[in-house]
Amino acid sequence: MARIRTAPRKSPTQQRSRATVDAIVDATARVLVRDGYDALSTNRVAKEAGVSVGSLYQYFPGKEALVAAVMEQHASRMQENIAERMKNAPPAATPEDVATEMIRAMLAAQQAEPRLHRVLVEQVPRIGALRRLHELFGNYELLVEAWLLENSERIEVQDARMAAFVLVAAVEGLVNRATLDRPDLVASGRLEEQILRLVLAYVVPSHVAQASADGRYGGRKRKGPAGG
Amino acid sequence: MARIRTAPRKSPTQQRSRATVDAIVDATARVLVRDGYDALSTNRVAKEAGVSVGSLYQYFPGKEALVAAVMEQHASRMQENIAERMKNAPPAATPEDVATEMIRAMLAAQQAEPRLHRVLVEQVPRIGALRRLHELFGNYELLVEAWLLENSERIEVQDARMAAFVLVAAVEGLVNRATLDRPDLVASGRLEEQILRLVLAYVVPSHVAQASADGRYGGRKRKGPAGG
Amino acid sequence: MARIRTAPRKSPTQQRSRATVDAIVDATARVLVRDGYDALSTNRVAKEAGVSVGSLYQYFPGKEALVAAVMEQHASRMQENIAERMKNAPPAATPEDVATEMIRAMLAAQQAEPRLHRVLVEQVPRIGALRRLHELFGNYELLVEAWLLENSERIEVQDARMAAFVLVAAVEGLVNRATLDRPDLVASGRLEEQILRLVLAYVVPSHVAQASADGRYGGRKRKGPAGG
Amino acid sequence: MARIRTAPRKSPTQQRSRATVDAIVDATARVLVRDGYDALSTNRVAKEAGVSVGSLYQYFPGKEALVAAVMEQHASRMQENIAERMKNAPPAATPEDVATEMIRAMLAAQQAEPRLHRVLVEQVPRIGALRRLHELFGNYELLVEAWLLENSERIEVQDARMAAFVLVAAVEGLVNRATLDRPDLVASGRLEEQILRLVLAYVVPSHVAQASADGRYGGRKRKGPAGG
DNA sequence: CATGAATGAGCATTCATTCAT
DNA sequence: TATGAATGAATGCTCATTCAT
Repeated sequence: MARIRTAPRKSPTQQRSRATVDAIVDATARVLVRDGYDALSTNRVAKEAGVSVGSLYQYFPGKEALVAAVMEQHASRMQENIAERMKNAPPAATPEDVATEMIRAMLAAQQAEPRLHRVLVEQVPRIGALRRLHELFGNYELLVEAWLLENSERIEVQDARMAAFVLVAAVEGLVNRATLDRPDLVASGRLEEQILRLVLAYVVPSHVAQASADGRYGGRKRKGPAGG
Repeated sequence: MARIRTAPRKSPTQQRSRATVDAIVDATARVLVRDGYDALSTNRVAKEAGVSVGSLYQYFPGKEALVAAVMEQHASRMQENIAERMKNAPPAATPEDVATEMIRAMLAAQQAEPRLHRVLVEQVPRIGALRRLHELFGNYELLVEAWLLENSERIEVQDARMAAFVLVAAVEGLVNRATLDRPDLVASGRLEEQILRLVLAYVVPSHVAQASADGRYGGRKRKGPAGG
Repeated sequence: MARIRTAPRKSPTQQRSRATVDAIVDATARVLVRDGYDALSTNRVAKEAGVSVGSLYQYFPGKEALVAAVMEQHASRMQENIAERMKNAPPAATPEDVATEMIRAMLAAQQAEPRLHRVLVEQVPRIGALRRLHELFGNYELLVEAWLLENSERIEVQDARMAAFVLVAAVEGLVNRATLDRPDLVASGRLEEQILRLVLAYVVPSHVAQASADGRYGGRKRKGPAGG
Repeated sequence: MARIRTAPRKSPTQQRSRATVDAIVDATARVLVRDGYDALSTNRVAKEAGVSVGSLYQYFPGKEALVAAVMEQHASRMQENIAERMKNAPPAATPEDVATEMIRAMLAAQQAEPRLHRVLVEQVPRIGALRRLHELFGNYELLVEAWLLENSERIEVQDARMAAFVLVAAVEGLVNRATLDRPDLVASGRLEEQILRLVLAYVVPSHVAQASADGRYGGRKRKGPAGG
């Protein structure tokens, strides 16, 4: 597993070059979705982009770099989506509201370009390109940690940093698996519900205990009061 | 992305060929760990195994079949480990004990050959080869579902099947991420602790609410009752 | 085009060996018809014959030898057919009858195993194996020459040997082409008619002139005598 | 025996690539003559042409396509030769003259590159590649048919189309055999004489009857009229 | 800067052939 | 003799990459 260059060769300064690079990245995404990672080749991408191979190599050192660029673009857009969403969200009264909003944003971001997202998650881990996505989730960890600290009075965890890691990792895995194997759960909104339960139960079990007893989060209705 | 044959070509009957096949599978695992999935080629594996390409093709129709065989072996060993472990475990008094044991088994299984496991999970494209691993996780889901149903009195979930999916997926993701990025958590046992909290909080929030108040599962010690 | 060994390695003396060899030759013919010359391989023939490759190599040095053996067998059978036919034929009164009988025998021989014959003629010329078939036609030349000499009084050719060559070569080419491209002509019997015309016109044009005028051999009926 | 692509991949536009393609086709012909069809491989041709395999594959999808290109070139040249010859021929007074000219053209065309011609006819399997040659002979059949119809008054055949097939097939076989086994006949001109006799006797037996009696076409001189 | 022809290392795969059992 | 596992040279073919135009 030799280290692979994924950085672009040079940044296009002129406008024409910018257009070329965009065409190449878009073409890469298209080929990725249509033919998969294995069938992707520099020549094919060049043809798809309507550009000569030589031009492609002027900006990208190889196949990996192409995919990395797509990944970068995709991650950026997801990030933008999320930021946008959280900015526009109504002021959250409770921690539960905040969590809900974050989870929704995360799911929505993945649904934006689902086919591309799926290919990237499924086929691209082989090269280091997922790092970018992990960074994104790293950002998440910071957000979550902040959220935990802000609500520290009600939160029943000791190590906020670790808790953030646990939550983000678990949710990331869950979302990816669901995207691949249980799209029905995603579509129906039940996944969102369950993630919320998972997260809140982890950070404020007593709250969920109550809520679950009330029938929220898909918990069973019970007679007596929970806990004890 | 055409369908790919992953089934072995013929089963070796003689002793000599049995050895050949073993050598090939072992070499495949080695190459996979050392060079990664993309760099794996039939010729390279044959050379690594000290066997001619022809012999390799006598038993495996191609690269995918090689990886599938490794996957099969790895999954079988994991399964054996888990079965062994659960057989030898002391009789579990509480559901908590059962969960603890299952999580420990899962972690232990993944730690057995962590580098190979990582490659298999990270790099093997979602072809038929991964099916075996999915089966394994599918088995897990069934185990978990059974556990949930057995303890249905104390369990506060409605849809056991979905809950099992959620739990296995979340834990899988968490374990994988931790294996890669936070081996310290794995080694220190804190990961196990947190997984337990995550799982139990999800299925019996009321219990965790209490336990967390008591300082177990890394929850903060508090005076009064939680929630509000 | 290196010289290729086509001779069998050793003659089977024992009965068991004889059976093995037969099985191999028959399997070769079958594979030849079913899969064609290019797809024929020693391993495949061995499997088809229910014999191990090793055994095959005990009797045949390679692919070419297999095909040569099939060719030999096929040619022998054709020869036998022809001999049989001519022996049983009613005593021929006229040269025309003899020619007719020879041509019929030749055509009949080719129709015996048409699919094998076709493969041999179409695909096998590449190796020297057609030599055997040419020998067969060489025999024909001798037969034809003899026939010409026997009927020298009525025959209007000077060089019987050359005439025999011309006739056999022309008829061979015609029959082969017709077998491949115009099987309808073969089936309808018109080919036979035309070959007869071609042959007789060449050797006794005056006879055919008359016959043609009478409407035989597919000639046009005319009033007055032809030519001038 | 699956369908095989024999069409070239792309037409070279630049001058450089035109040269490459030419080099490849010429090398193919050379290898064909030197080593035979079975020993011809893309790599060998590339080496012979002093070109990389990659370049070869840029223009030809495989072995068959290479041979098809050679075949095409050869057939074209033959056709040109024939056309040229017939254009320059003195106006033919009699059908006999026309036939003579056609046979001479055919013989001459085959003698142009006899070794290549032999390989093509003998060894190239009856794939699409031979189609081109069939076309050529098909053209011949049309020419002959036209000739027969033009001279229908003197011609003693009913079905001109079938007669054309018979003649071309017979003459083709005869010429091929003679080229291989009796070059002396070709060189001395006796073959031409005999083909003429064969053809004319078939189509106008009465004429040949007379001519043969006069000693033309290698017929024996006789006193009285032949036949009876 | 753009082009695309040319390169050739490298991979998948087959198959004639040998030889220990 | 028979077996069939093992061999490895040879083939078809792709594709990342370069470079003259």
